[in-house]
Amino acid sequence: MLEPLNPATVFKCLADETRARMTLLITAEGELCVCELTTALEDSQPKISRHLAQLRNCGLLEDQRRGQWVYYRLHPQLPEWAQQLLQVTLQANQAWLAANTDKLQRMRNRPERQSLCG
Amino acid sequence: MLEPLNPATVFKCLADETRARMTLLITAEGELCVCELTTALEDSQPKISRHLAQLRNCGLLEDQRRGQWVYYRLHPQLPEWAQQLLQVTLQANQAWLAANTDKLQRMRNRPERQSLCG
DNA sequence: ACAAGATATATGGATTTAAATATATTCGCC
DNA sequence: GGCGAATATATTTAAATCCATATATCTTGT
Repeated sequence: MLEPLNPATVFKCLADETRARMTLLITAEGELCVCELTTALEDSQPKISRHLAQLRNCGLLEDQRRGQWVYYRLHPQLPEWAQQLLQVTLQANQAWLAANTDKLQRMRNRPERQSLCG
Repeated sequence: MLEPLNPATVFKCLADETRARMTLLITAEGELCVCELTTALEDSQPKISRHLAQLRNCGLLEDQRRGQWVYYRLHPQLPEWAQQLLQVTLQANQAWLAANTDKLQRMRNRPERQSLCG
């Protein structure tokens, strides 16, 4: 986390369509791995990975490797207001995300995972 | 309003320190004129004006000339979620804005105005 | 009423700086 | 070796900034 997490920093992190979609998808789903995001956004792996690195460096996301896959979720220390901001934006913009959610649902060979209830 | 007001567009508008501070100050104060923003942010008039034009073109702000002054406020048709987003951000980041609020309060020859109660 | 000057705001054009993208390559785990 | 993910480098594209200038309104003097 290079800069402190002030409003301008947070907005900058989200000020790109790829990053905005990924972050909202992750907010909706709890966590997603790189290959899932690549599918959901129909974008190249290096591009997705680069934007994820940016979100991680800002402190918005945290990553966790499990076997061959790397999973991303909202950073547990993300300030309350930033979480609310994402929730509010997500709830009001499901239609905007619909195409991505669909592709995610239809994705085949999606890595399995335990539910996050623990 | 060039593009529709989707999340990425809104975040892009706010993804600059000058624009983020101005928009939050306006959210807090109801409306502010260019000279007040210039004072509060201690920035050059052309720079402030440029960023205001951007916020106006995105549909975040509306302007209104009253005599020699041009006042900016949140656009009345700003979607509910965007208003909430600004409120949440403002409430949690008063400290970040404190220097600007102070300069605004200490500003001399500040244009008078009727209260917005009507 | 009209010209001249002052104040407030907007814009044009040139320049600098930063961000996004593509391709190729590398790293890490099975 | 094969798959998923990250990074390096070069290139393109876009955004921010600066300085000068233009427009609009108000004021003052005649």
